[in-house]
Amino acid sequence: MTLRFHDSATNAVRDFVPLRAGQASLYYCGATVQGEPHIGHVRSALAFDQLTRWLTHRGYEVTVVRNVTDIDDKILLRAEEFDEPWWALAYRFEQAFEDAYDALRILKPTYEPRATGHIPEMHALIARLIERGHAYPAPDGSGDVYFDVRSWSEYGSLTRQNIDDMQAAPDADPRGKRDPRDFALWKGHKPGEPDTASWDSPWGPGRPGWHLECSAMVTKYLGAEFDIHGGGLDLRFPHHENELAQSRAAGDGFANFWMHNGMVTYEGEKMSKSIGNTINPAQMLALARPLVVRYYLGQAHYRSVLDYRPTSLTEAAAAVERIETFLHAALARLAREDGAPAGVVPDAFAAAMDDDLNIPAALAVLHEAVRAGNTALAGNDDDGTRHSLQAVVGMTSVLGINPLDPTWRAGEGSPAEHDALDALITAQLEARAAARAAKDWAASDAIRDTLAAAGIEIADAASGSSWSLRK
RNA sequence: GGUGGGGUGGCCGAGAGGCGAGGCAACGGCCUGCAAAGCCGUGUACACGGGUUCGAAUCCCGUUCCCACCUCCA
Repeated sequence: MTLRFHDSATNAVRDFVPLRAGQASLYYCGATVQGEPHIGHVRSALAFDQLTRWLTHRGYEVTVVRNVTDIDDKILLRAEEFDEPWWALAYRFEQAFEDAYDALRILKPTYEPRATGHIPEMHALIARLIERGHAYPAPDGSGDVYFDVRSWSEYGSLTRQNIDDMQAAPDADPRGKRDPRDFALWKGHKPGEPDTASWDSPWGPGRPGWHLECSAMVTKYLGAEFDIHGGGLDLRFPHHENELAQSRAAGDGFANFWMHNGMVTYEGEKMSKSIGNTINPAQMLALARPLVVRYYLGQAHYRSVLDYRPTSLTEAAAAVERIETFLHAALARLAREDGAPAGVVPDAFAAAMDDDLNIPAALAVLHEAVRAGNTALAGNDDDGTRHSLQAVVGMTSVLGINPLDPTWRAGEGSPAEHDALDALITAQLEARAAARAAKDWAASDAIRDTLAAAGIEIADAASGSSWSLRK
């Protein structure tokens, strides 16, 4: 099957044909760094991380750009609340986002540009829009520059909406706008706003409006036309619609595909601070290992709503442990003949991934491989075990959830420590094996209990006993 | 009012005309000295009412409920 993705702009699943053979360019919206990351931000980044990994697996040279919007109304507002310079606040939260992404091993983008570093590019874009008759400086002397929605007949095409059918914003402030839907490209500096949040421009001092930074940065790094633009479903309108309008109106081809990930809900309801049903990455990471959190957030189809409930992480942990148990057992059995197991990606898994990243279907293939592997292990079928092992390693690696990957073992101590522990425990296991051979169950169970008290679990199999640290 | 997405077994979650995806939980069995792990088996799942069809969870019509966006939002 060919690689296909759902394109929000056409609301259809289309074959992915890159603009440049063998290369894929992806831009996805990162954070407006005005507060702590919440779980939805992380899910979004994870979805595009999975996309990146699959494109890479498929042989594409992928260039990924994710923006950091570090200047906007809310950042200034919150900086006042915290009595902190806005740039310090923005940077503080930017780091918090990085920490959350890193914890889940979301691959670093190729580049992560900040809005404040691209003011000249934004000015150039505004100038092009004014020149083409799609933007105008407000006549009220505010220093604002607006995009002229009515001048662009395609406006609304991304979300297939008609301007006249849209609900008028109740608090619309039409000051200087030709149409209430016109949005600010440039916001004139207002008295009371910090001087550090003001840049000179041909239209007077001020700061960029939301939306503009993405168009300016994506064009700079990926070109006037690029393959995929991603982001959360809630960004489709107005953010992406406005991005599309300003870029197309300026003459750029812009995105070939628009991909939007679904929201995360809490027991069926949108998470909101007023209801108090929020959970942030840090809280999740306190409840489960990073690998489990990644598995959980990445197990649903990226376009589906992901519903979190208190039992979710426990269930995900059970699934992950099932995979780990097989991996450890298979490795123990085959250790002598193989080095690091090579990964192989089964066709059924690839077909599921090719079909708009159908990860639930892909995970079904993964779990079937685990079951087949366990059966092979039980039947002392080394060829079958090896085959399943390679498949499980291959699939989990592509998904970024391979428990054997060194990245997930950061907290497990050094190899030297592991070897020391292994030697001690192996001695214990040998003593226990001797006790069991002598049918001295009391001695045998005492050893098991002592190890369990130390957080070491042992598993008996026909081929011998193995140990693992309790997760 | 407009634009979209949905209601699948105890829970999560794919599928989209014809063999009950997969995971979690439960129950029974096998294995095991016991336990854990594992394996096998067990569920008359598709919001409701009509219709089309040899056959519908999947298509059509109607009803109903939920969610998202249209204001800052991943």
